[in-house]
Amino acid sequence: MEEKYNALEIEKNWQDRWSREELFTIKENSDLPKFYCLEMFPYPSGRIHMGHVRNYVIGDVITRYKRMQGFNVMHPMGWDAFGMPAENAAIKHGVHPSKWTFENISYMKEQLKRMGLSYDWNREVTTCTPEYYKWNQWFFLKMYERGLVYRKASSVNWCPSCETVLANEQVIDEGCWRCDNKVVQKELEQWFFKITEYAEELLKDADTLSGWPEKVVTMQRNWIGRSEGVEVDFKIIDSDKKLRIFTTRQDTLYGATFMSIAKGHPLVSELVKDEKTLKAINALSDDPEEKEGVNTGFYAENPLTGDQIPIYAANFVLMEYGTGAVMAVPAHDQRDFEFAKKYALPIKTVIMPAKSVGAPLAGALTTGALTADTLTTGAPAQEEGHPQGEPLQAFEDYGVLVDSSQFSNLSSEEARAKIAVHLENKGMGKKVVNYKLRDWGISRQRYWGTPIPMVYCPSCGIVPVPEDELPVVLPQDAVLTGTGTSPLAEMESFHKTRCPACGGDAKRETDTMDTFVDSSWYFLRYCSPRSDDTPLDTEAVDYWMPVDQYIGGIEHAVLHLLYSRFFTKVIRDIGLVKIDEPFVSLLTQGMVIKDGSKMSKSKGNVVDPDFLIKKYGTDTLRIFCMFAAPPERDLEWSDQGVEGAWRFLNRIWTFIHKNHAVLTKKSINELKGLTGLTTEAAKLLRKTHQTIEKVTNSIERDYHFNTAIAALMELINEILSFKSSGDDSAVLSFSIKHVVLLISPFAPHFAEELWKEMGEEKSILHKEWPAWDEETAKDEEIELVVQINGKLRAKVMVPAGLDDEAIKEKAFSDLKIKEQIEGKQLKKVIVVKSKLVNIVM
RNA sequence: GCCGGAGUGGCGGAAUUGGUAGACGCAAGGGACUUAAAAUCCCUCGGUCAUCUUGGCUGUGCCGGUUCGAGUCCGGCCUUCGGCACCA
Repeated sequence: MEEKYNALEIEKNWQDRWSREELFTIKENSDLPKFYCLEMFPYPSGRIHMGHVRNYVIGDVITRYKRMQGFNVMHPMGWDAFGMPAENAAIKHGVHPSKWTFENISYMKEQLKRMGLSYDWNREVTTCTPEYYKWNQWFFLKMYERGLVYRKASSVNWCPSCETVLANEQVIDEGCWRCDNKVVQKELEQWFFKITEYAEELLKDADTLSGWPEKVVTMQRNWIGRSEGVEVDFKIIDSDKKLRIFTTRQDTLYGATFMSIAKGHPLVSELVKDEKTLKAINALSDDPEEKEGVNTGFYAENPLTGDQIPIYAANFVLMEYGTGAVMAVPAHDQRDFEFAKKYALPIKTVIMPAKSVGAPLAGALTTGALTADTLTTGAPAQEEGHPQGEPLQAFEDYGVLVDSSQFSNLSSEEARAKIAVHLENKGMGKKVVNYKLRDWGISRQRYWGTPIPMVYCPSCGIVPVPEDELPVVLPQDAVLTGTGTSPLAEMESFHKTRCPACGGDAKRETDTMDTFVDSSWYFLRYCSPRSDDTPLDTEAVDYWMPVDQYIGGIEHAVLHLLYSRFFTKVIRDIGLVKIDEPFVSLLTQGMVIKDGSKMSKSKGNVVDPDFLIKKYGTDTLRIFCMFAAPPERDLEWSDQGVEGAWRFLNRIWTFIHKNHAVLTKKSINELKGLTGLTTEAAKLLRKTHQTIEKVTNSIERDYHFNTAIAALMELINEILSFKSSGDDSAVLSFSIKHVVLLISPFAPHFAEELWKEMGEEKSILHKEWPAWDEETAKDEEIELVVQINGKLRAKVMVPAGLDDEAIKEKAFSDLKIKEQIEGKQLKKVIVVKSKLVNIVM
């Protein structure tokens, strides 16, 4: 009864049956421990690509494995459905973003179903529906109440191509995260989320993310960018004003020889009245390579030395960080050094490398920074071509203070602490903590997003939309032309409204929210996706959260993952969840590569999953994706590799069909112990138990599915070469059934079909994950490696479990070893239990 | 520049705590079956030398070290991929 493996038919049948029997529908009321497995939800761009396939198959394998392990597993899917491409499609093809989006969703949903992914579709969430985005608006209002939302005019990142604002996190290499076009700065008034309020906690709790890749945690820490220092006030000569600066290197305060302030600093316009100077300051270039400055003509007084030092407007000082002004210490800061060289400003050394202190020549350097020689040796010396004391670059390391009054001879570390205290005591400064993290600008001048629930009233000012008037519905009758301002701004029917406070004529906010707001809490919504009087049913959220395993691309290392952490903490403070962090474990899967670069439409190297599913079935595709590389690494696409996965499944298929009679004869679920078996059968049974162990450990340890599948291949190879020598049908049956069981998370339809054909009635989904028997898995004999001086010299088969003396004896009695050690003096013999003997001579 | 990964056959990749380097798969070569092809099955497969079987040497980016023993640990480089980048 030769029967061909007809993947397409089998897969269709099982998908129908799973859906009919609602096998993936899950409830909170279970005695089983919960497991929440989540893959980053897709943007409905049109079709599923190979990157999606990889991401979702990883999640599905974990889900199916955990389910068999006895967990109540939540595995939901949804759509990150607001965003630019829908608007672009609307402009290009005249189709409404809504229509385009929902058509894509229904097509992609069918694709996902064809892949046999075990989602609970009852929990599907679509962010562009009022039932969802209503709660974006609700959270916005709650955050507004808590002072976590504010409006301000500032210089913002503007993508000229997308015609919208971008958050700092959305600017990659000075380009737009979506379209790659160069981002420009634009002065604009917009809404901000005060993520900086949570900077400290986001940083502190990063330490608890032990299930995340260290790389991602580091990226988040760096992005938050905490630094401790002091703010110091410098008196401005001939003025009642002060110049406040921020520094982390207060130990270099005695070496400050000038001041630098940002060209946009308010003091510039307050102090400088001279037209020519002002013009020159405004003309300073933005090129980060070339340091430029203009002398303002004003002087500041160093609070510790009393020195009067010039104030320069400089192009390298950022208005957005610290106070927008810095003290310049050219001897110990490379930028200041270059600036000082350019404008012939004094360079005063106040820090020496620790090891050179006390060296007789130290005094030679008091008027300059370090020479080439001191940088490497710590002590100055004369070298051809370099006059002594000519500084080449700033010495930026910590060291020991010189020429710093009572702080001289202190280490930089001590001086930082003492000078900070000294400044505070004298009322000249205070300790502060600064962050690189900026508040999250969420206004977008786009149509296809969540309307911001705010109203502008001529008499009351900015008024929030009352909660009971939510949602502010995005109108469906917008006209998208692709030119001018946001469509909502041009729709009077939308923005003309009454003031919720005074009832007078008022105007709605016409900007929409950044779509990253939508994805910052969707994982919480899955827990109670249909609740309509609250965003989150607390009981359900308490049961499911946190997400136990999150899987997605590394590109969200700071963006989405940081925002989600922030939202979780805010929602906790609102009182709806109890957890501090949303994702216990994070798996960042690698890219899918073909011909040396990432699979993408623009590269023209895409392989269509649909095509492969039609040709081989989804199980082959799933096996290939899991086998070709461990999940966190890039996956090199190989058409022949897919062919190999197909052959692997067919070998199992054919074997079971050829031996059908034997395999259905006995229903064996547990078989252990080797007594009474033929040598061949014992070997196969042992291998089977070893394979259960290996596959389980590969998954448990780090989701290295490639080695799990490799172990299954080894077992099937052994089964295929098995020579029966008696009635071995029980062992054979046990063995092949376990191949099917162990492969079921990877190739679920294939496993279901064979499971049924081997006489099992219940779905393999109900079968628990098999356990191995330690005793049976133990090798009877081991291959003892015999080394002489660490070099492999012989291999001897010996019974397992021998003691050191017996092992030594076996090693020494090998003929080849005897020959080589004859007449030589032994130094020592090292025995590694049940592995090797090393004879040292 | 700073921070963090990664370098293993022709290729994708294996190798729990230092203990047989190259599992498993792909490609390649040879053979069987076939009128032929596909499919399938069997054999070979890091390099090199040899008395081409059961052997010797060599080999995990490079140089050095620790150790009886290093892909794995330490020091110094090289290459490469990410992230941040005037952050004071």
